[in-house]
Amino acid sequence: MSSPSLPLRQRPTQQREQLDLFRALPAEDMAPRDAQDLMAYPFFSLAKSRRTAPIDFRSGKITIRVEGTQEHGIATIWDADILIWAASQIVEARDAGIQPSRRMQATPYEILRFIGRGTSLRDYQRLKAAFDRLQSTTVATSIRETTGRRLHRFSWINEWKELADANGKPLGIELILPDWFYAGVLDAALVLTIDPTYFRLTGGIERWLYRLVRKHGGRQANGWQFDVPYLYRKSGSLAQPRDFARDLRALVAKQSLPGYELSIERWPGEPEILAFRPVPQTARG
DNA sequence: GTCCACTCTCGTATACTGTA
DNA sequence: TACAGTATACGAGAGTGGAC
Repeated sequence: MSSPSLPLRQRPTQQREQLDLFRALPAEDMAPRDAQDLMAYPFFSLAKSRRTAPIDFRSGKITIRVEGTQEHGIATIWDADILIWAASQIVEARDAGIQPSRRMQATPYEILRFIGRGTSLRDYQRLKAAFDRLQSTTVATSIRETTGRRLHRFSWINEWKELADANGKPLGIELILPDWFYAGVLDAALVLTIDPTYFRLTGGIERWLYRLVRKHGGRQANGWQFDVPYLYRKSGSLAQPRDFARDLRALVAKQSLPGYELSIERWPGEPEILAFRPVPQTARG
Protein backbone atom coordinates (compact mmCIF):
# COMPACT_ATOMS: atom_id res chain seq x y z
CA MET A 1 0.00 0.00 0.00
CA SER A 2 1.76 3.17 -1.08
CA SER A 3 0.71 6.77 -0.94
CA PRO A 4 2.57 8.79 -3.56
CA SER A 5 0.97 12.08 -2.53
CA LEU A 6 2.49 11.95 0.97
CA PRO A 7 5.62 13.98 1.61
CA LEU A 8 8.75 11.90 2.06
CA ARG A 9 9.36 13.26 5.52
CA GLN A 10 6.33 11.35 6.81
CA ARG A 11 6.05 7.92 5.31
CA PRO A 12 2.95 5.81 6.07
CA THR A 13 4.59 3.55 8.65
CA GLN A 14 5.89 6.54 10.58
CA GLN A 15 2.49 8.19 10.33
CA ARG A 16 0.77 5.04 11.63
CA GLU A 17 3.08 4.84 14.63
CA GLN A 18 2.29 8.45 15.53
CA LEU A 19 -1.49 8.05 15.47
CA ASP A 20 -3.58 6.48 18.21
CA LEU A 21 -5.76 3.59 17.05
CA PHE A 22 -9.50 4.21 17.15
CA ARG A 23 -11.51 0.97 17.31
CA ALA A 24 -14.89 1.48 15.60
CA LEU A 25 -17.88 1.70 17.93
CA PRO A 26 -20.95 -0.56 17.71
CA ALA A 27 -23.04 0.97 14.96
CA GLU A 28 -26.57 -0.09 15.92
CA ASP A 29 -28.85 2.96 15.78
CA MET A 30 -25.89 5.20 14.95
CA ALA A 31 -27.10 8.11 12.82
CA PRO A 32 -25.27 8.45 9.49
CA ARG A 33 -23.35 11.72 9.18
CA ASP A 34 -21.95 13.24 6.03
CA ALA A 35 -19.41 16.01 5.51
CA GLN A 36 -21.08 19.07 4.02
CA ASP A 37 -18.23 19.75 1.59
CA LEU A 38 -18.63 16.27 0.13
CA MET A 39 -22.37 16.82 -0.26
CA ALA A 40 -22.12 20.12 -2.07
CA TYR A 41 -19.44 19.52 -4.69
CA PRO A 42 -18.57 16.91 -7.35
CA PHE A 43 -15.97 14.79 -5.57
CA PHE A 44 -17.17 11.38 -6.77
CA SER A 45 -18.01 9.52 -9.96
CA LEU A 46 -21.75 8.92 -10.29
CA ALA A 47 -21.26 6.00 -12.65
CA LYS A 48 -21.08 2.33 -11.77
CA SER A 49 -18.63 1.68 -14.56
CA ARG A 50 -15.00 2.71 -14.07
CA ARG A 51 -14.40 6.40 -14.71
CA THR A 52 -10.87 7.58 -15.42
CA ALA A 53 -11.74 11.00 -16.88
CA PRO A 54 -10.91 13.61 -14.20
CA ILE A 55 -13.56 15.76 -12.55
CA ASP A 56 -12.81 19.45 -13.00
CA PHE A 57 -15.04 21.93 -11.21
CA ARG A 58 -14.66 25.68 -10.78
CA SER A 59 -17.15 28.08 -9.26
CA GLY A 60 -16.05 31.41 -7.85
CA LYS A 61 -13.08 30.74 -5.59
CA ILE A 62 -13.84 27.02 -5.41
CA THR A 63 -11.61 24.73 -7.42
CA ILE A 64 -11.86 20.95 -7.40
CA ARG A 65 -9.91 18.45 -9.45
CA VAL A 66 -10.39 14.74 -8.86
CA GLU A 67 -8.20 12.18 -10.61
CA GLY A 68 -8.19 8.40 -10.57
CA THR A 69 -5.81 5.78 -11.87
CA GLN A 70 -6.26 3.67 -14.99
CA GLU A 71 -6.32 0.60 -12.74
CA HIS A 72 -9.01 1.67 -10.26
CA GLY A 73 -10.72 4.76 -11.66
CA ILE A 74 -12.19 7.61 -9.60
CA ALA A 75 -13.90 6.76 -6.30
CA THR A 76 -17.66 6.48 -6.80
CA ILE A 77 -20.57 7.85 -4.79
CA TRP A 78 -21.06 4.30 -3.43
CA ASP A 79 -17.44 4.31 -2.24
CA ALA A 80 -18.30 7.51 -0.35
CA ASP A 81 -20.49 5.37 1.92
CA ILE A 82 -17.25 4.31 3.64
CA LEU A 83 -16.48 7.97 4.36
CA ILE A 84 -20.01 8.41 5.73
CA TRP A 85 -19.37 5.43 8.02
CA ALA A 86 -16.05 6.96 9.11
CA ALA A 87 -17.61 10.38 9.71
CA SER A 88 -20.43 8.80 11.71
CA GLN A 89 -17.94 6.91 13.87
CA ILE A 90 -15.83 10.00 14.53
CA VAL A 91 -18.80 12.22 15.43
CA GLU A 92 -20.34 9.50 17.62
CA ALA A 93 -17.07 9.02 19.51
CA ARG A 94 -16.54 12.75 19.97
CA ASP A 95 -20.10 13.21 21.26
CA ALA A 96 -19.59 10.29 23.68
CA GLY A 97 -16.41 11.83 25.06
CA ILE A 98 -14.20 9.20 23.39
CA GLN A 99 -11.05 10.38 21.64
CA PRO A 100 -11.36 9.48 17.92
CA SER A 101 -8.41 9.21 15.57
CA ARG A 102 -7.65 9.31 11.87
CA ARG A 103 -6.34 5.75 12.28
CA MET A 104 -9.42 3.52 12.46
CA GLN A 105 -9.95 -0.20 12.83
CA ALA A 106 -13.13 -2.20 12.09
CA THR A 107 -14.30 -5.42 10.46
CA PRO A 108 -15.56 -5.25 6.88
CA TYR A 109 -18.74 -6.82 8.19
CA GLU A 110 -19.39 -3.85 10.50
CA ILE A 111 -18.93 -1.40 7.66
CA LEU A 112 -21.06 -3.39 5.21
CA ARG A 113 -23.89 -3.65 7.75
CA PHE A 114 -23.79 0.05 8.57
CA ILE A 115 -23.96 1.14 4.94
CA GLY A 116 -26.80 -1.26 4.22
CA ARG A 117 -24.92 -3.62 1.93
CA GLY A 118 -25.02 -7.37 1.75
CA THR A 119 -22.24 -9.47 3.17
CA SER A 120 -21.59 -11.76 0.22
CA LEU A 121 -18.13 -12.49 -1.15
CA ARG A 122 -18.73 -9.95 -3.87
CA ASP A 123 -19.76 -7.40 -1.26
CA TYR A 124 -16.45 -7.97 0.51
CA GLN A 125 -14.59 -7.77 -2.80
CA ARG A 126 -16.46 -4.57 -3.69
CA LEU A 127 -15.61 -3.12 -0.31
CA LYS A 128 -11.94 -3.81 -0.88
CA ALA A 129 -12.19 -2.38 -4.39
CA ALA A 130 -13.82 0.70 -2.86
CA PHE A 131 -10.91 1.05 -0.42
CA ASP A 132 -8.52 0.84 -3.37
CA ARG A 133 -10.44 3.50 -5.30
CA LEU A 134 -10.60 5.79 -2.28
CA GLN A 135 -6.89 5.32 -1.70
CA SER A 136 -5.87 5.83 -5.32
CA THR A 137 -8.18 8.76 -6.05
CA THR A 138 -6.41 12.08 -5.62
CA VAL A 139 -8.20 15.33 -4.89
CA ALA A 140 -6.90 18.88 -5.23
CA THR A 141 -9.24 21.53 -3.84
CA SER A 142 -9.28 25.13 -2.66
CA ILE A 143 -12.15 24.40 -0.25
CA ARG A 144 -11.21 25.50 3.28
CA GLU A 145 -8.04 27.10 1.94
CA THR A 146 -8.47 30.69 3.11
CA THR A 147 -6.69 32.39 0.20
CA GLY A 148 -8.56 30.42 -2.45
CA ARG A 149 -5.33 30.28 -4.45
CA ARG A 150 -3.57 27.34 -2.83
CA LEU A 151 -4.81 23.81 -3.31
CA HIS A 152 -4.95 21.06 -0.70
CA ARG A 153 -4.03 17.68 -2.21
CA PHE A 154 -4.95 14.38 -0.64
CA SER A 155 -6.46 10.93 -1.17
CA TRP A 156 -9.70 9.87 0.51
CA ILE A 157 -7.75 7.19 2.39
CA ASN A 158 -4.06 7.70 3.08
CA GLU A 159 -3.52 3.98 3.46
CA TRP A 160 -5.42 0.81 4.43
CA LYS A 161 -4.53 -2.76 5.20
CA GLU A 162 -6.15 -6.07 6.09
CA LEU A 163 -5.35 -7.47 9.54
CA ALA A 164 -4.92 -11.16 10.31
CA ASP A 165 -3.68 -13.31 13.19
CA ALA A 166 -0.75 -15.72 13.02
CA ASN A 167 -2.99 -18.39 11.45
CA GLY A 168 -4.20 -16.05 8.73
CA LYS A 169 -7.61 -15.59 10.31
CA PRO A 170 -8.99 -12.16 9.26
CA LEU A 171 -9.11 -9.63 12.09
CA GLY A 172 -10.58 -6.74 10.16
CA ILE A 173 -9.12 -3.74 8.41
CA GLU A 174 -7.22 -0.66 9.45
CA LEU A 175 -7.27 2.63 7.59
CA ILE A 176 -5.93 6.16 7.95
CA LEU A 177 -8.08 9.09 6.89
CA PRO A 178 -6.63 12.28 5.39
CA ASP A 179 -6.32 15.31 7.61
CA TRP A 180 -8.55 17.43 5.33
CA PHE A 181 -11.48 15.05 5.72
CA TYR A 182 -10.87 14.40 9.42
CA ALA A 183 -10.71 18.10 10.26
CA GLY A 184 -13.97 18.74 8.40
CA VAL A 185 -15.73 15.97 10.31
CA LEU A 186 -14.46 17.15 13.69
CA ASP A 187 -15.94 20.59 12.99
CA ALA A 188 -19.59 20.11 13.99
CA ALA A 189 -20.65 22.95 11.70
CA LEU A 190 -19.38 21.02 8.66
CA VAL A 191 -21.31 17.78 9.27
CA LEU A 192 -24.96 16.94 8.60
CA THR A 193 -27.05 13.96 9.66
CA ILE A 194 -28.53 12.17 6.68
CA ASP A 195 -31.49 9.84 6.38
CA PRO A 196 -30.48 6.19 6.92
CA THR A 197 -32.57 5.24 3.90
CA TYR A 198 -30.02 7.14 1.78
CA PHE A 199 -28.07 3.88 1.63
CA ARG A 200 -31.02 2.27 -0.15
CA LEU A 201 -30.89 4.76 -3.03
CA THR A 202 -29.58 2.75 -5.96
CA GLY A 203 -28.85 5.38 -8.61
CA GLY A 204 -25.68 7.46 -8.71
CA ILE A 205 -27.47 10.64 -9.75
CA GLU A 206 -30.20 9.84 -7.23
CA ARG A 207 -27.66 9.62 -4.40
CA TRP A 208 -25.81 12.73 -5.52
CA LEU A 209 -29.07 14.67 -5.73
CA TYR A 210 -30.15 13.65 -2.23
CA ARG A 211 -26.87 14.84 -0.75
CA LEU A 212 -27.10 18.13 -2.64
CA VAL A 213 -30.71 18.66 -1.60
CA ARG A 214 -29.93 17.78 2.03
CA LYS A 215 -26.98 20.17 2.03
CA HIS A 216 -28.70 23.14 0.34
CA GLY A 217 -32.32 22.63 1.21
CA GLY A 218 -31.74 21.46 4.74
CA ARG A 219 -35.01 21.83 6.58
CA GLN A 220 -36.03 25.17 5.10
CA ALA A 221 -39.79 25.16 4.74
CA ASN A 222 -39.68 26.80 1.31
CA GLY A 223 -36.98 24.51 0.00
CA TRP A 224 -34.50 25.52 -2.66
CA GLN A 225 -34.12 25.50 -6.42
CA PHE A 226 -31.40 25.22 -9.06
CA ASP A 227 -31.48 25.52 -12.83
CA VAL A 228 -30.73 22.21 -14.52
CA PRO A 229 -27.61 23.35 -16.48
CA TYR A 230 -26.04 24.47 -13.20
CA LEU A 231 -26.91 21.15 -11.58
CA TYR A 232 -25.35 19.36 -14.53
CA ARG A 233 -22.10 21.28 -14.05
CA LYS A 234 -22.19 20.65 -10.33
CA SER A 235 -22.73 16.92 -10.70
CA GLY A 236 -19.53 16.22 -12.61
CA SER A 237 -21.53 13.66 -14.60
CA LEU A 238 -20.19 12.37 -17.92
CA ALA A 239 -23.71 11.94 -19.30
CA GLN A 240 -24.91 14.21 -22.08
CA PRO A 241 -26.77 17.28 -20.72
CA ARG A 242 -30.03 16.14 -22.30
CA ASP A 243 -29.65 12.67 -20.78
CA PHE A 244 -28.85 14.21 -17.42
CA ALA A 245 -31.99 16.37 -17.66
CA ARG A 246 -34.00 13.30 -18.59
CA ASP A 247 -32.64 11.48 -15.54
CA LEU A 248 -33.66 14.38 -13.32
CA ARG A 249 -37.18 14.33 -14.76
CA ALA A 250 -37.31 10.60 -14.04
CA LEU A 251 -36.26 11.24 -10.44
CA VAL A 252 -38.98 13.87 -10.08
CA ALA A 253 -41.53 11.34 -11.31
CA LYS A 254 -40.11 8.72 -8.94
CA GLN A 255 -40.03 10.99 -5.83
CA SER A 256 -37.61 8.66 -4.07
CA LEU A 257 -35.50 11.14 -2.08
CA PRO A 258 -36.22 10.61 1.65
CA GLY A 259 -37.67 13.72 3.24
CA TYR A 260 -37.92 15.86 0.12
CA GLU A 261 -40.38 16.53 -2.65
CA LEU A 262 -39.01 17.39 -6.09
CA SER A 263 -40.61 19.33 -8.90
CA ILE A 264 -39.60 20.66 -12.32
CA GLU A 265 -40.54 24.21 -13.29
CA ARG A 266 -40.46 25.42 -16.88
CA TRP A 267 -40.69 29.00 -18.13
CA PRO A 268 -40.59 29.99 -21.82
CA GLY A 269 -37.07 30.81 -22.93
CA GLU A 270 -35.56 29.84 -19.57
CA PRO A 271 -33.66 26.71 -18.54
CA GLU A 272 -35.58 24.10 -16.58
CA ILE A 273 -35.57 24.59 -12.81
CA LEU A 274 -35.41 21.73 -10.31
CA ALA A 275 -37.13 22.73 -7.07
CA PHE A 276 -37.25 20.79 -3.84
CA ARG A 277 -38.79 21.25 -0.45
CA PRO A 278 -38.80 19.25 2.79
CA VAL A 279 -41.74 16.95 3.40
CA PRO A 280 -42.94 16.42 6.98
CA GLN A 281 -41.81 12.94 8.06
CA THR A 282 -45.37 11.93 8.99
CA ALA A 283 -46.56 12.68 5.46
CA ARG A 284 -44.25 10.11 3.95
CA GLY A 285 -45.24 6.54 3.32
C1' DG B 1 -27.61 -18.74 18.71
C1' DT B 2 -24.78 -15.16 16.85
C1' DC B 3 -21.26 -13.25 14.13
C1' DC B 4 -18.72 -13.19 10.15
C1' DA B 5 -17.05 -14.64 5.58
C1' DC B 6 -18.54 -16.59 1.65
C1' DT B 7 -21.58 -18.63 -2.86
C1' DC B 8 -24.87 -17.92 -6.25
C1' DT B 9 -28.29 -15.66 -9.11
C1' DC B 10 -30.89 -11.92 -10.61
C1' DG B 11 -32.11 -6.96 -11.08
C1' DT B 12 -30.78 -2.25 -12.08
C1' DA B 13 -28.27 2.16 -13.41
C1' DT B 14 -24.98 4.47 -16.29
C1' DA B 15 -22.64 5.45 -20.43
C1' DC B 16 -22.42 4.60 -25.03
C1' DT B 17 -24.20 3.90 -29.65
C1' DG B 18 -27.49 3.69 -33.29
C1' DT B 19 -31.69 5.22 -35.52
C1' DA B 20 -35.74 7.92 -36.78
C1' DT C 1 -32.96 16.11 -30.81
C1' DA C 2 -35.24 12.39 -28.69
C1' DC C 3 -35.60 7.85 -27.90
C1' DA C 4 -34.38 2.91 -27.63
C1' DG C 5 -31.16 -0.84 -27.27
C1' DT C 6 -26.88 -2.75 -25.40
C1' DA C 7 -22.60 -3.64 -22.62
C1' DT C 8 -20.77 -3.36 -18.37
C1' DA C 9 -20.41 -2.99 -13.59
C1' DC C 10 -22.45 -3.07 -9.38
C1' DG C 11 -26.31 -3.67 -5.80
C1' DA C 12 -29.78 -6.91 -3.58
C1' DG C 13 -31.18 -10.89 -1.46
C1' DA C 14 -31.43 -15.72 -0.02
C1' DG C 15 -28.73 -19.06 1.65
C1' DT C 16 -24.39 -21.89 3.54
C1' DG C 17 -20.83 -22.96 6.78
C1' DG C 18 -17.16 -22.30 10.27
C1' DA C 19 -15.79 -20.24 14.70
C1' DC C 20 -17.02 -18.88 19.12
